[in-house]
Amino acid sequence: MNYAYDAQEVERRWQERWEAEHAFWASNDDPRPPFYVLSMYPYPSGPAHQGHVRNYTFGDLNMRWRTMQGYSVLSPFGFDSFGLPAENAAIKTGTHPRVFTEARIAELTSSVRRLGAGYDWRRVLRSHDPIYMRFNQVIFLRLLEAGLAYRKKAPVNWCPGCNTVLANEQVLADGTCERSGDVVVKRDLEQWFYRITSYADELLAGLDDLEWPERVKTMQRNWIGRSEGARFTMQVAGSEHRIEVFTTRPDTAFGMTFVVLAPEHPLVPALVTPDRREDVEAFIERVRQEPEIERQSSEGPLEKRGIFTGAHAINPFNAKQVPIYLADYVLMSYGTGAIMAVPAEDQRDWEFAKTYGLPVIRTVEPPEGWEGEAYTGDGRRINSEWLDGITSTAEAKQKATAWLEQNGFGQQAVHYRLRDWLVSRQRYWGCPIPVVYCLVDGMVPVPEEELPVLLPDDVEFLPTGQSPLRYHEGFLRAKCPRCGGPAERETDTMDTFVDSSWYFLRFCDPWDEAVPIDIEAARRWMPVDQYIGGIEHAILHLLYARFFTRALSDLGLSPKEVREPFKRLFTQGMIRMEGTKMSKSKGNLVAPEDIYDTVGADALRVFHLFVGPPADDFDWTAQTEEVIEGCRRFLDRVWRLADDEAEGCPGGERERRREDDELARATAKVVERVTRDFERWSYNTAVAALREHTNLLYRYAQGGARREDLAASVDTLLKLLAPMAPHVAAELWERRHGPGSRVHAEAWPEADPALLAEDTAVLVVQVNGKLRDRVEVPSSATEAEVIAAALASPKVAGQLDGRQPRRVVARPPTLVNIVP
RNA sequence: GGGCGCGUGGUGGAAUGGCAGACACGGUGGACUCAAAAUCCAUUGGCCGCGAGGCCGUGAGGGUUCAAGUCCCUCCGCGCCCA
Repeated sequence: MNYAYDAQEVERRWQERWEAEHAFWASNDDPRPPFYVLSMYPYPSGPAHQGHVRNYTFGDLNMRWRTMQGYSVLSPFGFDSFGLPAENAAIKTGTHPRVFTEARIAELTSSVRRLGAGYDWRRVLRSHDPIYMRFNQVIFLRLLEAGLAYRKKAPVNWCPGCNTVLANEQVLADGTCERSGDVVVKRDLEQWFYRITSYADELLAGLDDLEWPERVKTMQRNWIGRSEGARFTMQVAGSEHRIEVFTTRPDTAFGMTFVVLAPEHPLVPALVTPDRREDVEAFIERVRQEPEIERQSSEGPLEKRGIFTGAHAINPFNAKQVPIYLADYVLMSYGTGAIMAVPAEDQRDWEFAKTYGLPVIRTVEPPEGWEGEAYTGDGRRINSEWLDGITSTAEAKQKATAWLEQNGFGQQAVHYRLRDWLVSRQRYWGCPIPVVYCLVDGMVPVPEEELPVLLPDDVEFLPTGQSPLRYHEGFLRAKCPRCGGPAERETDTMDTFVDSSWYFLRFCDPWDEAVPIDIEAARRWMPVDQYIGGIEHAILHLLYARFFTRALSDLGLSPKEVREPFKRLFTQGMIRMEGTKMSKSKGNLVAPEDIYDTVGADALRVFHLFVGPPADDFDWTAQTEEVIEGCRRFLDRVWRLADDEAEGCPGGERERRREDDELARATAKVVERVTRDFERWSYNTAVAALREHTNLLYRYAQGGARREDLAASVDTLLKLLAPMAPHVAAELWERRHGPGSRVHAEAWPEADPALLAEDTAVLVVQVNGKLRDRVEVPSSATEAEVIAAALASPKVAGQLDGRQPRRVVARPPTLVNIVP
């Protein structure tokens, strides 16, 4: 290929220049208004992949565009550098995770730099840096003090492949580990938790004010899963025991025909009758073996999923006795581990009742002709004594709850699906949890002045299923900070989602050695004005980061008024290849490096911007390479236009004429289009507008435009291009305006409204909704004038064929529709 | 099973309820060239027509409207999230 410019030379030169000029250093006391743009910091897995390129292209566009708009922009970069792959590599190859990780960071840094994305590299941050670990541990201690971190024995998801505990979210729907694909099993372990549930209500309410995609907000709302209902107790017949249940439908309690407990419910051994004991125990044993995913699944024969205990409970509403069953799909970790079953108004209870021959009592009258099974809609109450006749579910609920309260059986209650965040990981390559266990004093936090608790380097990585920290005497043996006696150090490390929950706060002043977050700096930059990342983080990372932001604010570690981390969020689409996600593990990468070496980084950037709506997934196919070539061709055309054609413009120096205004109008229009498209994240149409304008400028250049006018329009084109293809724009600008001139230091162009207003408009004339003619009319044409113009069209006359219009709809000055 | 989203030329895609297919990729024809590459010009939804032009067309069917890719209902297909 013959290209118009040497991309490798130009790009390298400008990258060096920006570096030398500190072009992207953000000062914490810059007088311009602040703007914080951030791409989600990456896990360093080696050179960048196309997903990174897409992400950083969007981020860099925003950074450069906002800078040209007059903001002081903070655009930092960091690495989510703790995590499993490094440790797995260590087990495999013997390379220390730090050495392995830092090599990957170097590779990723290099390919990010070659993209030409501008960052304040002074602020670079890595989760495994001792200072970051220290503050992670400080935050842990403060959370512990505040009761927001705690320890409890809990059944956890254990992945035999990864030899570690997984968060619920890391377990896929089929019960396998999202990373290794192994089947996840249950184990009971003492685990550290962060009390995110304390913030459930706030996290839910806070969503309303965020400029986030509705889809992500909906996912978070569902994840938090707030439901309102009532909690009440039921006496076990012939015993002192009471069962507590939570229900969202206390109004249907008269229809309760049985009760279901989780098999691991603590009361089960006490209430099961002797004749049922053997069967029940066998059932419980069987359920214990089942993975939780299967228990929650709606599949499988119901006959095998439940069992009668022989005991009965007394329904407080009508004092009737109902049988108590166990079922595998009722989980102890959910609500109270016990439910009242109302088959008439709950489909799952209906199916259970049918399978076990239990009665169904309707308490809500279904609509006439109802042929379904359970009916969950509104309707008149029946068979419900003092609720009979009420038609509103809300009213009935309220009345039933009030009755429970008055009679001392229970009260109104809110239940969340959200669980506390399990942060313990039985892994080496993570931030140690800074506590020790003393025989005398029990669990004792490591004093702040002794932090950080660092990871020992001289460890052996063996596929044992235990963290290497457990075998490291030097790490394990500690002195109790309270009594000075011997103590054992905690060997669990923190979930890496902890690291990513506050890094954006640290970026505001990463130099601060006294506190994790510099309050003044955070006050200046936070919240992040534009956060950009993948949809795969819609729930976990974004929810944890929101929780941390609130908790840190409440603890006084970050500004009081900073309650949300990310004001605006953009979730980019995934790059797929033949339908699957492009990733290293799938081996279907197209390395950016190879593209930098051929068409260059600018062409690749323009490609990512142009190829489709940024939010949509993109399927990388055999044709994609040609599209990238096309983007390079576009930059070549801009190059020739700006570098040669303007000089040899045939129109030359003649006097300005009326028709020269057209070029100015077209330029104003493209400024308006690109700016609007940037604002609405429509980069593909912004590129299209620039390509269209470039084609137009070629015609003007050949058609005798004045050199001065053409030059002004080319300058504007370069400014609009500067956030998209920064190297080419910078180079051409400097060639045109002399050494030291910088397109990125120019103000973002603004369209003169006077130029946007057209004198004439094209009137579309429809007959019966179909296009029949186009007529030029003055922009100021009135309704009567456009109708007259339309009726004057010979094509319309032909269509009407002598008929009188029955109706004429006019939208001056662009459209008239004539209905014959 | 529930929730959300999406179905537009050969391909990626464009279109505040008002000209469907902008901008590209690919194709076809041409100019330049000894030839090629690069570049430039023309053409490119389907059908009918020599042409002017006409008819059809945004997954399928129905509806609202002067006007529907866009709004509403049903169905089919695909994707994501939750079960």
